[in-house]
Amino acid sequence: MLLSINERDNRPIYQQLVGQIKEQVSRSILKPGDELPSVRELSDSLGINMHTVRRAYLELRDQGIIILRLGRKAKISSGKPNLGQSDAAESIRTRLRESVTDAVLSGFSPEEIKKIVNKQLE
Amino acid sequence: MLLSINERDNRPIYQQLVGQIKEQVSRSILKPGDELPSVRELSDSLGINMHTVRRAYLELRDQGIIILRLGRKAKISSGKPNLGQSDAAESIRTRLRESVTDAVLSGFSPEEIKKIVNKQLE
Amino acid sequence: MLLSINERDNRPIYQQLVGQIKEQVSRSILKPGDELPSVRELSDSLGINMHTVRRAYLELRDQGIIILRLGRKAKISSGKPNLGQSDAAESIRTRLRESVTDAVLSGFSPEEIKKIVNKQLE
Amino acid sequence: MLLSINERDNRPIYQQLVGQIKEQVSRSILKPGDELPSVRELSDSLGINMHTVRRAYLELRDQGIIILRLGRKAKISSGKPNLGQSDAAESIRTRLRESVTDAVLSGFSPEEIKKIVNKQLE
DNA sequence: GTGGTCTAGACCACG
DNA sequence: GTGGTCTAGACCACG
Repeated sequence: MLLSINERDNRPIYQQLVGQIKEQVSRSILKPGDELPSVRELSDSLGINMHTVRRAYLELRDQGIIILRLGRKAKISSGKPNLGQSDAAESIRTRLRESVTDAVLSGFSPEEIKKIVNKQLE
Repeated sequence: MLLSINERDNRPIYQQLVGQIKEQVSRSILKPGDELPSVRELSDSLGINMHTVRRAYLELRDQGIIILRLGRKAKISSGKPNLGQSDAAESIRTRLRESVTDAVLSGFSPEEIKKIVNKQLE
Repeated sequence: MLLSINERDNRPIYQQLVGQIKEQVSRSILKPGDELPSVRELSDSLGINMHTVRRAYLELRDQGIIILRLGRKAKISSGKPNLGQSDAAESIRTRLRESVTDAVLSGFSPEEIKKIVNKQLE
Repeated sequence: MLLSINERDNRPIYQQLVGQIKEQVSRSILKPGDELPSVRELSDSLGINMHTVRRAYLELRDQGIIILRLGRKAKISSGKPNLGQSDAAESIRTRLRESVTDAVLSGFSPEEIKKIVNKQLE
């Protein structure tokens, strides 16, 4: 279970954790049924507050990525994640388009961008 | 000049504006030298706070997308955008990777994702 | 905006708030676009902590009942609520069935139960 | 004796067991005098902690649904259930109302809801 | 003014 | 042991 906090990343800590865990699920590094570290274990090892980890876990639960149950460790859900709001698909398209735009405007070549995307899709 | 606010998008309003304007620049709908609406015009037409539009314009200026000069309308810069912080390239990679991950976890097929990306790169 | 905390209710405070607000939305006492009290206003008036109110609001946001946006008051969403997890419909049926069962086992007559349900459906 | 645990149901496991057993009693699938599986049998077959089953049985005993005697299997009580706390009737009304509200907000039609309720009352 | 994040710490409930 | 709830208080970000 490799998780870390990037001080330079502008995003809140809990969102970084959410992003990293989702990525590991997406890459099948984490599989359905796998347990996540306990809230206290993870907060201790990352040097952050328990509640910050919990916030990330709650977010993942709401997105249908993990199952939280009192007294048990969090584990990866076997079902499909929630699409959330009815127009979530549109939000995801927008975010994808805008992150491509940002890459273009920052000087990434179309080839580099496609390479990053394709590698992520493997 | 087509800008809109999506109530369902969780991002702050100013970020939505930044994203939309960058997209229009990237697609050459807005070209160097083109003028943007005044802060007041835009805030009135969208029914949002003037501060919010101002905030978006400042952000675009910092990214080297537009030129702001006192008493003049904002206009699209002809130079190339700033990469900003030294680690911006890595941030952009991360965002791109995570937006692909989100799409995957939401059930988008690799083909759909590539299609969206390629269309954006045209 | 009539909200209260019932000391005898076993459920956590934030869930009571969620339940009450959902009920008011369902009865159209709260309509799409209506604003909820600010987190601080509500926590002060109920004599509870800010974070407890916030927890309720987050829950309502995740259920698609309200829109939260930084710097603005929470407001009732105009869209349809989230069904959440794919089998949420089954969960809701289960809860409904079990609450009827509880009423039966507690001595409520079928007529009383139907009356409560019908009144709620008006 | 058909009992199961729904991973997606957020409620604690012991509450799910209590709910299912009460439902079977209410539908006369379980009749006064019928024996429940031993704590160990049930915990083994469901793959859960013995404490959890024990907890469910204690709850059922407190509600007057089953009789527990040392060294004997739990059996369904022939008496009528306890209302428990003096405000239990109001709690039950609240739960019933709120589960109807949840169904409404999740898009169930009044007809569907009445159908579920009536079927449960048969 | 209002929401968002984070820390710290207490105490409870479930398994 | 582990998650769940609540309080208290600080500081930041958006509008």
